[in-house]
Amino acid sequence: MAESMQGLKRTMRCGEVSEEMIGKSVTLMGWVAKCRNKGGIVFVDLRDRTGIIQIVTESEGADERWGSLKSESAIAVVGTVQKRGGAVNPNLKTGTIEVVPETLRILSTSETPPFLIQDGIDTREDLRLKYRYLDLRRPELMHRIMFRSRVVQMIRDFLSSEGFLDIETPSLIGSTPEGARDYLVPSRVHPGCFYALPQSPQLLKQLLMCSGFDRYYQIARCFRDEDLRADRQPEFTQVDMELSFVDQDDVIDVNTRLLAYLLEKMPPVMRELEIDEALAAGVEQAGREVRENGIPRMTWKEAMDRYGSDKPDLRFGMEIVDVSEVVKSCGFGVFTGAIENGGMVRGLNAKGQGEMPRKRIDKLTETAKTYGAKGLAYIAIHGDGSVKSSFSKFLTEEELRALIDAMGGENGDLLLFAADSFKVVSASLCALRLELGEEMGLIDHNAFRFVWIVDFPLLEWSDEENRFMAMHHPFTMPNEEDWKNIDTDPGSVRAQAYDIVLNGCEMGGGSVRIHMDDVQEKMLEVLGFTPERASEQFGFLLTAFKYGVPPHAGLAYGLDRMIMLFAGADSIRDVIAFPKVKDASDLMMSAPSKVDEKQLEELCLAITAEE
RNA sequence: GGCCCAGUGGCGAAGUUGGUUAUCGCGCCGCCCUGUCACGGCGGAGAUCGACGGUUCGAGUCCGUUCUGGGUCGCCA
Repeated sequence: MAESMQGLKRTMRCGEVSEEMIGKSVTLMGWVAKCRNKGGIVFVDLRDRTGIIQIVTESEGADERWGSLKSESAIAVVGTVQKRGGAVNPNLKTGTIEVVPETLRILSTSETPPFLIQDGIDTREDLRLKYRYLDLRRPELMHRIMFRSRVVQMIRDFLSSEGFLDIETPSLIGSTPEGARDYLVPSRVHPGCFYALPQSPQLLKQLLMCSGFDRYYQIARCFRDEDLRADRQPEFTQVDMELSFVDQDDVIDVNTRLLAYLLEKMPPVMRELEIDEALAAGVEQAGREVRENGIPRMTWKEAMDRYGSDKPDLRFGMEIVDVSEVVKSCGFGVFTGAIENGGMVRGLNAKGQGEMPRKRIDKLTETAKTYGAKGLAYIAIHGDGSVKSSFSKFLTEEELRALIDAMGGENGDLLLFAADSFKVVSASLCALRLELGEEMGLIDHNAFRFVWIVDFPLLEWSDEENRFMAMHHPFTMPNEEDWKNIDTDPGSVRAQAYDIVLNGCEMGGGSVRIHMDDVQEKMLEVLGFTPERASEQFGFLLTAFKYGVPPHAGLAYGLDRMIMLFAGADSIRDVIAFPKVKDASDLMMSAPSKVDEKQLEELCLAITAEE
């Protein structure tokens, strides 16, 4: 039977009760985490977001209901803080004290929850998502959401102190088919017309620069109607910023200082919220490093060559080695064929893996095939120097030796080779490197290795569209030296675009924007926009740019990913209060859902196909 | 859209070459217990083994289809 609070005022939270309050009266409210009824004495663990405090009732005349409280009921307690009579609990912040209650109010009883509300449970994720509000009661998850809140506050504090203005941009905007699929919202007042939800506030923040706000930021919700991943949700949050009268170095500088600030402020909060101590120490260490040495920069080309990825994981070595020169005239057709077709041969040296069983190598081959490789060539160098290889019979003794030398191969090493186009070789070796790095225990999971990736290509060829596409977006400023080649060799032109990468994860990215109308015009032409289509889609921006546009540049972080990485979570679902599942539905609200015929009529919509 | 993994009382798991009452831990219910905090003791309830179909004398186990969730490739300017 539920009771009202009857005027009771909570005096503090459970975890805030301390030894200084011994002898004082407190009013606490929270949830029954556990009830230990010993017969003549009853212990109740009362939980709220700050932690647990023990309530003890031992006197004969105490409220009988203490002995039979249902777990997860919400209760209010008025009582006196006392030093524990019995053993203290060193695992509890409040382990030396307890509360002797005078008054109990059962504010709301709880049915038995569908799973235990405690850390470390291994309950199926779909069940936890259906009852997300209960899952969020688990300290581990609750602390991650609280951590997120605290980090957002730090970001606001820093950016505000640097003169950034927090400006909101609309969620109902016009659709721009370029890029990801838009979520569309039908307009009632304009039958047949649709708003789109923003994929990012990109164009709007550029207009804010035109207005003269100078430094803008926003914690912005963004929407993309694409398939989900562990690090991708259909709606996600960006820390979005834009600055005027700056160049790439200015953006990198202020963001390096932002990261240094976060790395310094986060560890105490992580400890307060009981996020893994080793991670907190790792963040502390990374903070010292960033403050002393900044964040290294690597060009896109270098990252692709050394790690096969534009988001390299620098927590371990095992770099890719190009052996195309060494094998270009050997007898192995797979190698020479790839090179003749404009491709390359590159390899990895898995140190000490020379005795890897064939079955494991086959599994690595499967991994490579997922990324388009047709196979995987290997040389296993046994401890005694003997060699087992999938292709040695095509090579002379000298050629084999030269190849092993080029790879730095020693006794006990396993050399793996991919021969294909740059794209396929890079993707497969990158995947193999990560798989091996994990398996061989080369990755320090408490390390935080940042890197700025710069000099991205401006354009990327799309076979599907049969034209060049903007790698970042159509407003990205080209590298000034390269721009002269835009007609002769568009693929070689670099962009003033940059990503901030942490531990192999793209945490954010941005670019200097084009503020010169002739460059913008040319850019749109190269991308295949007719002047009509350009003006239809971005006309408002191009017009705005006629009225004195400041040189500007910006960056956006994926906030969910950032929090995931620092909180040591495996998925951004673990740092989002109400995430969606793989098919973009919400298991708790059962969204998306069908709507009334009447609603459709009002919007002049008809459903022509179902399922 | 493709590939891979998982689904057994409320929760988590075990279940051998197919064999008869499906096992264990947690939770839940009842009784007992004055210092517990992974409380303890005794007793109890609770399962059409994700669903459908097939093979078989017999299916949790084998086969097919399907549903649900996860990972990943494509996709994500």
